[in-house]
Amino acid sequence: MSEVESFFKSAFSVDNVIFGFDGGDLKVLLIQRGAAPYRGKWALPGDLVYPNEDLDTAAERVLEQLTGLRGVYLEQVQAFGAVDRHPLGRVITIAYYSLIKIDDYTVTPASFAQSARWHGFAHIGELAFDHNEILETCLKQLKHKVRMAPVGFELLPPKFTLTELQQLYESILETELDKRNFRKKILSMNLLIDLNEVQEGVAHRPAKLYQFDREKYEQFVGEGFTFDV
Amino acid sequence: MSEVESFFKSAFSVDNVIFGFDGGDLKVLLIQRGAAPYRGKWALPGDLVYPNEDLDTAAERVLEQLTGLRGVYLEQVQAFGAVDRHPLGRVITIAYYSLIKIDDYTVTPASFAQSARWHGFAHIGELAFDHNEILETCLKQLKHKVRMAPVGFELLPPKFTLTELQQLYESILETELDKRNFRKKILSMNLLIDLNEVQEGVAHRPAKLYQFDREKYEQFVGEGFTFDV
DNA sequence: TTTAATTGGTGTTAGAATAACAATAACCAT
DNA sequence: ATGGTTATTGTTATTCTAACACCAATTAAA
Repeated sequence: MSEVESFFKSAFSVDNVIFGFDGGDLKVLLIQRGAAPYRGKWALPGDLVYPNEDLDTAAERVLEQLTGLRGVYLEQVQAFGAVDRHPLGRVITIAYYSLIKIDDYTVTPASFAQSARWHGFAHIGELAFDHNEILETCLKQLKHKVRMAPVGFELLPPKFTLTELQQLYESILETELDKRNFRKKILSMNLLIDLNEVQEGVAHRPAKLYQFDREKYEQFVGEGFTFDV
Repeated sequence: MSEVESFFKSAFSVDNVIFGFDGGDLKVLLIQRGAAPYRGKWALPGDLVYPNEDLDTAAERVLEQLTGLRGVYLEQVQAFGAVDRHPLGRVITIAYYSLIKIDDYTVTPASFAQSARWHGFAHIGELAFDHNEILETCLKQLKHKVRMAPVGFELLPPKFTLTELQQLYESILETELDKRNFRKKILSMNLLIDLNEVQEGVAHRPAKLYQFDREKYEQFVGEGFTFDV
């Protein structure tokens, strides 16, 4: 084998950390591997990148095959390329994370076959490959990102209450926030549309429903505004 | 060719954005390509990753071959993997940036052969491949990083003045900073060692020299401190 | 040796942002 | 009607930020 050929004895994959929020905790969608290596182990959904496929496209494909969803928030994190990270050869992987509204997730043939399941972060054991490390890195990135840009809304249903929003932030940042200060800060950004609707069917005072105003956010960014929680 | 084989008709490279600071402006070390494709064009230093080489190791190797330097600050940014980014085949690249003390750079055989040169950001034309995009992304990342962690010191000589430090920040962040406020903030962090030395050979009042206290920084981080300019 | 030129070094204050804190309102279930 | 539960709202002390100007130390030139 020539030296040049040896460079081409390698492949690359994408792995996608799919986050969801069930109202209480941040969750990640994992699959149980049906084939070697690491058969039976939980792992991040991922796949080899097709020769004529952009990296981003491959990540979108993995996401869509598993969840049926398109056009959701997706961000590349970084590459993981230790020589021995894949037992069958030299495979580096590009890690992505995506944020989906957990109620939009429906079981697709692919996710059924791979027995996909949402996992809370408290109960994640040893994953296949270097996926624990990848997951950690992506979670760290999400924690960072959620403070710098209004990506948290990607995890909430279109209509949400301020308490739900706060719980989301508390769950991601693993911290407690002061209710009054949180509301003051969020509302002062003028990025929420008050829908003049309230919750129904709750056994207590119903909360007002809000919607994220994406248009206004784009406009504000154009004017130099920076989101900051 | 089987489908599996086609996945292995690809390669990956690293490209390294090497930053330096000459006291006035932020600079980047580029090479002039001696071979096709893009022969004669300026490009980021990079290379294919060896089959038995970690990505980080490859990035360190590229840096060392060009500059002779080891153990300098190096950080992965992200992968670039558009299908058509390399005219000769499917090659994705992992972008890194590194921060070196510009005076430590000496011309190595590799850098001589590739006519490496420092470039200011005002005068960078069209680079080879997608290197303009990579450079932009890395610069953006550096701007972000420099505010969150004391990486700026990696670009300064071991002994520096507060004015030099301020000019570094102004150059990277492309903004002007108030002298008194900047000094107050930096000094209040207690991360600078006052060397009780002053500049020599300057035609004006000589400035005091300081050194970054890395040990104390590590200690503070352990106690929950976060650097923030 | 005086003077000019140049950069280094320092403190105050008004305004803004943050953090800490508790009482009343609205709804359902009993 | 009462109790249980969550929603909603404002004030204040403290901290951080931003704006701003003069004297000091040195070399170069007159």
